[in-house]
Amino acid sequence: MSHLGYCRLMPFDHEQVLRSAAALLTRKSTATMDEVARAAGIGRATLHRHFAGRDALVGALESLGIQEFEAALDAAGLDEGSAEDGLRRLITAVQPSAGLLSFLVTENQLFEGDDVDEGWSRLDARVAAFFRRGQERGEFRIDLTPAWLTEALYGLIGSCAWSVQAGRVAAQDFPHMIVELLLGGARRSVEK
Amino acid sequence: MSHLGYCRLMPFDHEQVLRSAAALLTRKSTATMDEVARAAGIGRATLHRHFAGRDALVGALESLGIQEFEAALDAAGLDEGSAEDGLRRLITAVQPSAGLLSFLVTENQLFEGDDVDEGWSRLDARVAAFFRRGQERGEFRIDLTPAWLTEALYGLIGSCAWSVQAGRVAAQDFPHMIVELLLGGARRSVEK
DNA sequence: CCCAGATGAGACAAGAACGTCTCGTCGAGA
DNA sequence: TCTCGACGAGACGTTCTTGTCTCATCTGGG
Repeated sequence: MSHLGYCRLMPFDHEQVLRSAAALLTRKSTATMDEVARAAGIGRATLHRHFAGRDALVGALESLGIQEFEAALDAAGLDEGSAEDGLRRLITAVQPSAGLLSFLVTENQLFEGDDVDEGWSRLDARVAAFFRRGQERGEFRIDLTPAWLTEALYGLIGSCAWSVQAGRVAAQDFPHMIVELLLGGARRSVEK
Repeated sequence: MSHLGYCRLMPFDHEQVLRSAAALLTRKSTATMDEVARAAGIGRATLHRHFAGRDALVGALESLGIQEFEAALDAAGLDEGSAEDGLRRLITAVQPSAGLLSFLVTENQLFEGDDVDEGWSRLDARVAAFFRRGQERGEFRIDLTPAWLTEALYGLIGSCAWSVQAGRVAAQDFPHMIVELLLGGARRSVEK
């Protein structure tokens, strides 16, 4: 081949491996490199050929999660229309990545990353800014800080992803459950 | 000494060790037995004398968490007064255990316990039943299932505990942030 | 048909953590 | 004062994981 280092069919799907790794690590954060490899249907040696060690693997997962979350933020068009609709679009867009994100969120709670932190803080800022704009526009209450709403969003995404995986919530209800709880709360429309 | 196996001053505070272990494992779930011992201010040998291995340690944490959560459920008096007040009392009562509980919740997502599962499913049932009663009394909306509200509660407790620890939320606001978000949601009182 | 590149399987050593053990020390009670 | 019990420190062997290596196999391209 002349250009593009690799152009074979697909003996190794870089992203597919990361997908299955995320799916496994979400459930078992202490999974072995061998388990990750088996879950991806490849050999442990091959896994090491593409990711130099466990750190590199979680680093790649980190990058993938950041990229996907950022793409979801872009695709949601948070500034178009009402904040409520924007949030709804965001959650719908983020649903495919929910498992990966919940893994990364719990992982980062300790992992004092270096440049990774930079990526997350930027995304955190975008989400917090969205909630702040919603407050300024009078759509969101002001007694709940943007930072807390951001963390709560992450927590609910993780909880709902887990509930879906456990069969306690239907996958199609994912956006509804999160948006309705996060925006409307559990209290029944207190008359009016 | 005549009765009560041990009645020394307190060269070893069983519960205090579990406390510090929970605090450490909440932040670093892969912490070493040695790290756990050091964090508790005891030697690794002593730790092994009281907890036969890591499994026994997390088992004890599991029991402690179940016990504390159950005590919080009892103390909250969920059936007295409005469901909203009951939830408020529950969250206030559970705040001291929030760190431990969030650790156990994420831990149990894989740990297919044996008798441990029994304890958690019983507590889950109590919480879900509380939300169901709230629905039947017309206080909670019915489009959010009790199972989801239960999981969401756990998620918000974990998120808020983490936010407090990270300094993004004041500890005194813990109950308010959770209750207001869980019950009222972020949407501003949609006029009336 | 032959060759290059990538894979899977397995062997190998290094390191980490675990669980157990012994030993010296210290404090409380007899 | 003496003794018993528990602790801290540390050594030791075992197990598990990791990272690297080699080798046989397979596939696609020349």
